[in-house]
Parts: sequence; C-alpha cells; structure tokens
Amino acid sequence: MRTENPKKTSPAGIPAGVIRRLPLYHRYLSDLAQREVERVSSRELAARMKMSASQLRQDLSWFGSFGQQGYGYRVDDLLTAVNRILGLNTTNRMVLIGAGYLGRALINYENFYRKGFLLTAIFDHDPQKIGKSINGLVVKDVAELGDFLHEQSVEIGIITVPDFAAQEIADLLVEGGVKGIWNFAPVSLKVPDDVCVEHVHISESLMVLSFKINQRASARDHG
Amino acid sequence: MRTENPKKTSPAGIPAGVIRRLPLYHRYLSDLAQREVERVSSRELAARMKMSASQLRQDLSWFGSFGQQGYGYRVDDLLTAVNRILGLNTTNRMVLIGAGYLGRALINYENFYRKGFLLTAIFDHDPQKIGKSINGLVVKDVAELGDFLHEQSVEIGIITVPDFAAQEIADLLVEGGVKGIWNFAPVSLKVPDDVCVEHVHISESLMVLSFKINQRASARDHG
DNA sequence: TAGATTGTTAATCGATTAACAATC
DNA sequence: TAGATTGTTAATCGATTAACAATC
Repeated sequence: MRTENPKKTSPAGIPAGVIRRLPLYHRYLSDLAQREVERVSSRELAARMKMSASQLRQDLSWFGSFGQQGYGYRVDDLLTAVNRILGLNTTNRMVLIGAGYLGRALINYENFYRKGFLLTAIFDHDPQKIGKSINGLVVKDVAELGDFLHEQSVEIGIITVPDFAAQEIADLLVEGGVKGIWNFAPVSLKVPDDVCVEHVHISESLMVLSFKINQRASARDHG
Repeated sequence: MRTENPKKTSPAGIPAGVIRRLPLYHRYLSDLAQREVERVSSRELAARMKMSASQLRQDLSWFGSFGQQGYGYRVDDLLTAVNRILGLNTTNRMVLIGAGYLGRALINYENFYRKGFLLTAIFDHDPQKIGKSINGLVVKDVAELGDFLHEQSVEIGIITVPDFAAQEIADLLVEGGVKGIWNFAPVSLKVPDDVCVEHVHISESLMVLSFKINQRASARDHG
C-alpha cells in the first residue's frame, strides 16, 4: 500500500542526513525511470547507491509507505513521491543577483527548468551588465530588486555576488518576502527563522579535498 | 602546550563531520586574525560559530593540543595549525577541464591562490575555446590532457564538464596520477581507492532548499 | 500457496554534550 | 595564588544497522 501519511509523526523534524539523501534518491530513481526500469527493491537501489537497504527504507518511512511487500517499489511511483517530497511538482520562482560567471553558469543550467525552477529575473550592480540580455532575460539594476519583489511573487533568491555584498542582498530578499535563499557566498547569512538558507560550500569543498589528499600523503609517509 | 601529535591515534580515521567543520574553523579564525584579535577561548569561538565549545575542543583534539589552560587559543597559532591540517601550507597544483561559465568562475576565484591552490592549465573540448587565453592561461585541447599530466605533476583535477563527459575525464585524470578530483558534475565518479573525490552538490543543494521551503509551507498549512 | 520484500521495532554504533581533573 | 579554560573521560543522545512480523 502506498500512502503519504508518515507513520512517525515528525515532531522535531526530519534529520538533516535524511534530507541530504533525498536528492540522491531523486537522481538514482530518475536514472532507473529513464532506462524504463519498472520495479526496484530497497536492496537493489541501496546497492547502487552504496548504502544499506535498512537506511533506505528507514529514510522513506519518514514520509510514508511507498512500496509493496514481496514486490519492492514501482520506480515511477517512488520517483513521483520523491518529487513531491522535494517540492519539485510545483513551480519555484527564482531571482538571481550577481551575473558573474557563476551566476551565468546557473542561469544556463537548463535542468532546473525541468525540475520546476523558474528564473524570473536577473540583477546586477555593474552598469556594464545592466540592460544586457542573458538567456532571454534583461539584467536589471539591483537597485530595483526591492520593488520587483514587492510586485512579483518569488520563492527563491540566488546570491552569486561577492562576499562583502551578500548580507545586504540577503536583507533585501528577506524584506521582499522570499521563502528561501540559495547562497553561493562563503559567509553565514543572518536571516529570520522563517526564511530557509542553503549554502553551497564551494571553497569549503576544495579545502576538504586538500585535507583528504594531505591526510593520505601523511598516512603513507608516517603509517 | 601546543603540539601537533594527536592524543587519540586515529585508527579508523577522522569522522566526516569533523573534516567538514575544518574549513569553518579556518574561516572564523581568518576573520579574527584579520581583525587582529590575539586570543580566543573555545567558548567565544564556538558561540560565534553557533556550536558547542565541547564539540570545538573535541574536534581539535583529533589533531593535537593547540591551546593553553586558563588562556584559550592564540588566534594566529590556531589558524596556522588549521592551515597545516587542511594542507593549505603547501602548494596544490590544479588543472581545470571545462571552460564554461562555471569553470571560468573558478578560474577567476583569486582567493584560491592565497590558500595555496595553483591553476596550471585549462582544458576544453570546444575548438572555439581552444587557444583562447583566460586569466593568462591558454586553453588547451582536452586531447592533450593525458600527455600534460605525464609531463607535469598535478595534485588536483577540476571537472566542470557536462555530466555525460565527467567519467571519461575522471579516468584521464586518474591515469595521469592526480591525487584528488574536484567534481562539479552531478554524477558519482568511479575512481580507485587512492584517489580522493570531492563532489560539489550544486543541484542537490537547490533541491534541499526546495524541500525545506515546501516542508515549512505544509507545516504552516496542516500543523 | 510459498517466496520475497516491505515497514517498523529493537540493538548497535557513533557523535555530541556534559563534567572535571590538570594546569596555565 | 585564584580564576579561567583546556584536553579528555564519561554520559547522553541520535543515527545506522539488524531483525522480523506483516503481507503482497
């Protein structure tokens, strides 16, 4: 039986680890769906994902029951469920602030559209960029951001500006009523509790890589 | 007394959570150092970082003792120690494959140089890009990647190519002897155990944001 | 039906927090 | 010295894994 009423009513919320694994489930299920695989067991899927079947089933149980005993999961159904859990079944309108290379990389990422993310405006501070068209959107002056947000309903603000300007933009986004901020600047943004922030840890990630390489090197030398 | 001989000899390795927090320590300590703060206690630093002082001290103890009872930590000394732990005190040579917007964003990120990361070559598949100069480096044909890696010593390969090409590039990098791969393609790369991979979860991060927004919305409606 | 596999409860493992002796 | 704060050990908490009754 497939339901979407979680057995465990999540009182303190869903663990962060579970949430971080949801996009992985999405990716692997999309792969299977694209290859027209009809059914998959927790054992098979978990093996592909290099995790335990227990954990996979435990994770899903936070959101409901999506499988059938003795059968496993219908790939399409589970993917649909994961899409809904992730909020990919509704349109998320976004604005992007900072039309540098990183901003442009995101603007060009067409997969977002397929997943229900819709970029509605691009802002920049640089007069050289303002007025230019990128992917069919004219870059607006960041001075207009506040007004724009009051006129248009926007769920997500994307921050791809230099570090020092990030908090200022975040304040404007919050004031403009966005529900979430996708932050690429390596700073901890201060926002009210009702606004979600997802920080993409680019430089942090490179340092972790450096650590691992170094760690391995010293293990070889000393160990 | 400040030493760098860990008390606990890490048998199974340092927990992933500890490793992920190291760049954070680096950032906050850099901030303090820049503001010429001389000393900091675990309590103060932890409060800034919104974590417990216990956890901070526990984390550091994996690598040695860097403080003084009754005093705390000398900011400079602790930052130096964290830099060394992260491997930022040595030069990490890098090549980048994929000179699209994302690749260019990374090429332009000057902070990397300050942290000991040195970009030595840029590769692309596109004849339009090959031969052009970016930040003083001439873009090479990706067909030359293998030869280049055999001639030059390179620690890190940066993959900013489209998804479908990522594994192929990873294979070339591995064959060329890199120690680590910084991967921006949303695919799980298959590499030997002695090569480290750090995956930057860009699209995954947006889905997590979508989830959180959606979660909060449904909590407001139903809760 | 018999075999397979789920959803969930119980057991284990690891990470975080609390506490405190050591000591600057 | 007395007060403060570390490094570390013990206690708690949460997440992962194992096991199994329910059932397709």
